[in-house]
Amino acid sequence: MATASKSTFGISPCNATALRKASRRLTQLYDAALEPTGLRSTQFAILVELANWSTDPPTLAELADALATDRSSLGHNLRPLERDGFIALREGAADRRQRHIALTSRGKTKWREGLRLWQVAQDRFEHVFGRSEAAALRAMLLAIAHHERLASLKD
Amino acid sequence: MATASKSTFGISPCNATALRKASRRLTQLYDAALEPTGLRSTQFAILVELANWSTDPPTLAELADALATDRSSLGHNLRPLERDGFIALREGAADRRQRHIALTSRGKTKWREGLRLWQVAQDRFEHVFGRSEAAALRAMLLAIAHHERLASLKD
DNA sequence: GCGAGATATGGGCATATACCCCATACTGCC
DNA sequence: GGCAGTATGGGGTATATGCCCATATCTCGC
Repeated sequence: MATASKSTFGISPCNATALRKASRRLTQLYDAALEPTGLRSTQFAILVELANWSTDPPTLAELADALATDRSSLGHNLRPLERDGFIALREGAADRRQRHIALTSRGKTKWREGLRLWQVAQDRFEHVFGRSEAAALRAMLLAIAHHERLASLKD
Repeated sequence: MATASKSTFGISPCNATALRKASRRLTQLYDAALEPTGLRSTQFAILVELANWSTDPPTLAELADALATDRSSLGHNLRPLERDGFIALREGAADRRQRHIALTSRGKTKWREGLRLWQVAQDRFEHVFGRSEAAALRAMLLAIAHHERLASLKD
């Protein structure tokens, strides 16, 4: 914010609004860093999750769970990645309803390319915000993301 | 998270990914609370900002700045609100390029209706996460949202 | 008052996000 | 083995988000 304002800055008590604002802003920073790869933050996050997956390629539901996103949303987000050959969807052997999502070698290359650029944005953020503060913030955010009682108003 | 997982939960060091995950999750909670109004979190946030605006109705650029969002995004987001008669866009008197965004009386009513429902989600979150912790988190998030050096990688 | 440059918004495009409903496929009970 | 219930993913729809470019308008120097 450069200019004084007539808005409710710093007054707005809504936690979701604050989260969304910060999310938009930081997404822009990381997107800008990743720009040379042609990937967006969301897409890179998917490649990272797949690259770090410790066992068999996950199903759509497993990956959606890990990314704290909706199955349908993930399904849509996978489309451009599949189109560009970074991932491949394979039918499940045991359960033919399932699709297992695997990184292709092209996808692995893209992931490594992204890592270096991602680090630039990460460094910038942690330089401005503080390294340990960032770690504390991440811990809070991930707790929110995976907290049962924040998933819905029921119970 | 109900089930044990093979994912990188809690390991992923990306600040943007953590923010985006938490943002998605909390947006779902607030969206669910606002569901009876037919408004989404984003839309309600716009009505709130307009209702709290202290002076003349803001221009598109001013409002986008306050919401830490892109002018184009805001422009698109205003469309459904205008269609449903909650806001009105008026041409600027001094500068005819500008559009001033004002709450209609219908919009004010909707805003009041939303406030009660919003409080339910807000209470749920602060009950789970802690009231003072939430305040501290909001302060951090708003600092991120409005920090100059997180807006881009330049300088 | 005119023209060069700056600024405000709109339109088009692509992705992101989530809801709904549906067809398919699995699972467990009997 | 068959049926009832459940889980998985796909398709459609609507909004959210941001980029780039076009158009209209303003400002300022002259």
